[in-house]
Amino acid sequence: MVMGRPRSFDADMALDEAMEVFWRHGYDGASLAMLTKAMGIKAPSLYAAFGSKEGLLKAALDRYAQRRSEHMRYVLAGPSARAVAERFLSSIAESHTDPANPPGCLLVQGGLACGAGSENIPFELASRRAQTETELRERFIQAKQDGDLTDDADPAALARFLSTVASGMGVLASSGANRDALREVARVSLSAFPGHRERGGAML
Amino acid sequence: MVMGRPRSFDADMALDEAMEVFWRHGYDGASLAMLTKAMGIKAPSLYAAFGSKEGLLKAALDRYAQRRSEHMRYVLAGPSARAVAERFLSSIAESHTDPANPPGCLLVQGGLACGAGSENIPFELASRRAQTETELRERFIQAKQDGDLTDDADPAALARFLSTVASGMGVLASSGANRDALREVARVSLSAFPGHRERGGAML
DNA sequence: AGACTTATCTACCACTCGATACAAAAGTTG
DNA sequence: CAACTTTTGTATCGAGTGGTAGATAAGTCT
Repeated sequence: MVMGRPRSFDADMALDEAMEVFWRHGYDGASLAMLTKAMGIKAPSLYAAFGSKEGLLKAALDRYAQRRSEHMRYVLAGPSARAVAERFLSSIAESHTDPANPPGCLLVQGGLACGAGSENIPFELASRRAQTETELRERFIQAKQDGDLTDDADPAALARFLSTVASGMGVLASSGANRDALREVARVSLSAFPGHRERGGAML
Repeated sequence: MVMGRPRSFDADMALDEAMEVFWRHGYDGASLAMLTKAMGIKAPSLYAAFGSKEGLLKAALDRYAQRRSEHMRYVLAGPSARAVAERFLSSIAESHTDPANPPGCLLVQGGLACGAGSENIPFELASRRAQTETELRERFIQAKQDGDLTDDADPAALARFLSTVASGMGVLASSGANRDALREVARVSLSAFPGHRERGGAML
């Protein structure tokens, strides 16, 4: 079998550049001109490798998920439900303000609402966000079986709460909020989580 | 002084239609064709009335803020800081899943990231989101002076937390989450707020 | 009525969008 | 080297983008 002309660019490196463009400008806001320039390739190479603009986004999302999976493994390996929540929000505060990336979260910045012809992009992103929530929920269900969470705790509600706060932190970070602001949100959020030490003082 | 031909459309009604388009498709995703069709006017009328696509968005945002201001007045009139927080998150859960509007929040859906030529849109939206946070913060500062919040409470942190949860709920709603899901997030979030009745059971 | 002012409509502008046809180039294999 | 396969660059496609020029219509004021 003959091999043909070899690809002259590294697909993963190109995906990293594409990811950044989608992250910073959203799906609709990321033009082919921006993408090809950032990736250092011409349009036909892009289409040969990824099929379409949407295919490129999906490939970038896969790579994004892959990058995050190790962090998420660490998060879920926390010794208790509360530790998992702490690790989760803390890692979100760091990653969403990592100067190596655009601020916020690709799964939020990428496009909550899109124009004609891109209607399925928001679904794609939502489904990937839901995956994190599912991982947290299953971890909390496990925690409940382990007796680590009380019987009246609601794993699904807690997971959804954390996932929602994470999305909110993405919005906050994209507005230019600094790392300390996100850490503070994480701290306050954690006091909604079972197992925290109640702060002193009578209130209300 | 002569008056000239009167406008044949109601600017506020047209703005409501434009608002919905921006809400559902975002700034970049909302094309002039969509907007003029929804508003029932032709492009020159739109430009005569609002100056540009960006001017139209700003007018729609003004109207959005105006609509919300009455709700916000009710929220801020809560008898205690905690009541304010309850009213705030509760009203967010309802409004973000109001079937009369697109799901989520215009200030989030409108565009966290935009393409070339729309770079200031995200700033515009962020500044309007920040306004709500400021209103909450000032209300909580007042609550602290009234002795309604303890000395160790941090009004800025609480306001930012609530604002962040609200943004997260916007993302959640835009993913298709129903009203009960948002109410649940509101309920969990409130347990992070000073003055709640701690749930029973030892944890961790 | 007639002058004046403003809005509306049709048609169109230059430009960008995502995507592709085609030929030249760069490899591998026999 | 020659046959073959795939990638690359140039040049371009039709459709859609935000925005506008110019003529006409619809009012108000004298």
